[in-house]
Amino acid sequence: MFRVNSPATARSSYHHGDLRNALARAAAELAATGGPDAVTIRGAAREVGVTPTAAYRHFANQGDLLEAARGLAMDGMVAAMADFLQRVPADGDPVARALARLRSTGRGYIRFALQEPGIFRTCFTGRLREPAAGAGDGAGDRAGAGPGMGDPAPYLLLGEMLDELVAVGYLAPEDRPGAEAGPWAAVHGLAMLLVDGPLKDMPEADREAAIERTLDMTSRGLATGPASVQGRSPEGPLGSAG
Amino acid sequence: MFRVNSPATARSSYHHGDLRNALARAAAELAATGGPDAVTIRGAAREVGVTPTAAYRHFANQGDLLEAARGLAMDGMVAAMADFLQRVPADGDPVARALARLRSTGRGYIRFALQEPGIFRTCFTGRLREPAAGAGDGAGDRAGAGPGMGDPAPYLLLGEMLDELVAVGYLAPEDRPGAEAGPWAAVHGLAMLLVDGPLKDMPEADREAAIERTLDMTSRGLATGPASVQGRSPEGPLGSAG
DNA sequence: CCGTAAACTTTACGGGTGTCAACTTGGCAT
DNA sequence: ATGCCAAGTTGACACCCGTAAAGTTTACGG
Repeated sequence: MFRVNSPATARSSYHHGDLRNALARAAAELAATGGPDAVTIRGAAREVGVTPTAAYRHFANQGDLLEAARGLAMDGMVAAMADFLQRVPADGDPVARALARLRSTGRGYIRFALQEPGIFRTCFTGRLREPAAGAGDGAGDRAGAGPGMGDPAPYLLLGEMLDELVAVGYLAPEDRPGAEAGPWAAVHGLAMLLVDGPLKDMPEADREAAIERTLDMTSRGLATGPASVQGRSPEGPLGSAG
Repeated sequence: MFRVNSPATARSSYHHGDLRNALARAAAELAATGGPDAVTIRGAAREVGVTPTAAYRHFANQGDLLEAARGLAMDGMVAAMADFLQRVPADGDPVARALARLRSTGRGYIRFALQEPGIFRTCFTGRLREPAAGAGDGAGDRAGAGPGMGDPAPYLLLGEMLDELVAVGYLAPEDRPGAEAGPWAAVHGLAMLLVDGPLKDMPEADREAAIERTLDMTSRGLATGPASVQGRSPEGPLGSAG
């Protein structure tokens, strides 16, 4: 993953023809390897096999390149999460199913963070320099920087899950607004602690337990509707599939 | 806070007398301003008013200096949290009190993160280089790097709160082991999202709501004991004091 | 066929970093 | 008083970065 097939390096003609995308992909690869700090103009140009200054035909500055990399990173993350989500079986009690989908979304989030820590950090750790001050100046065309950057897409996915929980009566409608914060925080925090933080070297068994435990807490803590009978079994672990 | 009184700069004699600590404090200040990436040998030396190479009399390498800064950062964080925790009134229902203390711990955590983002990130975002390979070589004495680094102290504080929740019957004893993960993740995640992530520019009102919401979820999600009657009011907001 | 303009290169400036080797300073014990 | 040695210094090497100015290549439209 994030080893783009078109090698990004090597080029036949003097005019590359697709330098912007090539650089953006290279930047994403750098991010995958070394996190956002590894995304540099020189580095990306080096990987593509082009001169550093060539990048300035397509990006206003390093921050602009980083933004492009972040876009690709975000795309990759939502793809991975969506793929993971699709494995939840569609049968059984609607409440259980909605809960399972919520949990699976969270699992996908954390799982992606562990598999692609650099990408994950690039997505969510944003000390972004200001965007070149005079944007739209002529240099640095910023068309198609990748969808879903303004509102991080995982957030939207979470929103859908919560809507489902309202639909099946697990979450009271009046509790729906602003309900994203808690689950997102829990899942994001665990991912951070495991990827970059004090829990980095946690043994795998403990790690899986911590994940399930956190998801348990989230499901239970969310319950406010009539369908949220206490003691409802937290549904099968789905085998931490994927 | 983290503006150490002894200015760290300026020095009378050729021999500084306390260079190690001075450098460590300077490093912590750099971390407060610019996060862990801002902790550099040259930077710290510059602030103390000393030559970069002088630092090598006291630190094996940059990673070693960072570790020292992290120690101080952690100390500052636990101090702030402890101070914040002390404001919880000691009266009323034991369960409510234990819950209030748990929430206040979480609030302190997030509040500190927002007030000292650089320090916070330095505490918990650890891409630490390996510690100089040949440790204990003679150069770089590492005595008194500050307590509570191995096991991050906020984690221990959280543990105490959970113990209290068991004591008052809100949390079942058999659920106590491993119960730290969820609450820590939730609080840590929200802090990260607010400090460094997509929620950075959230208006204050929404931010406070998100915090309370997340703490609600945590308390509710934790409840497994007989004393955890549903619908127990989440106790007064404590005025988000401090 | 050819000129224009976009895409890319060369060259270079100015700044940052970690870290090593060798020298100097000066406090402190003899 | 003196000399040792730890604690500082100077100076330098080797790398990294962003990016600006000016020159070269090449695609493409007239």
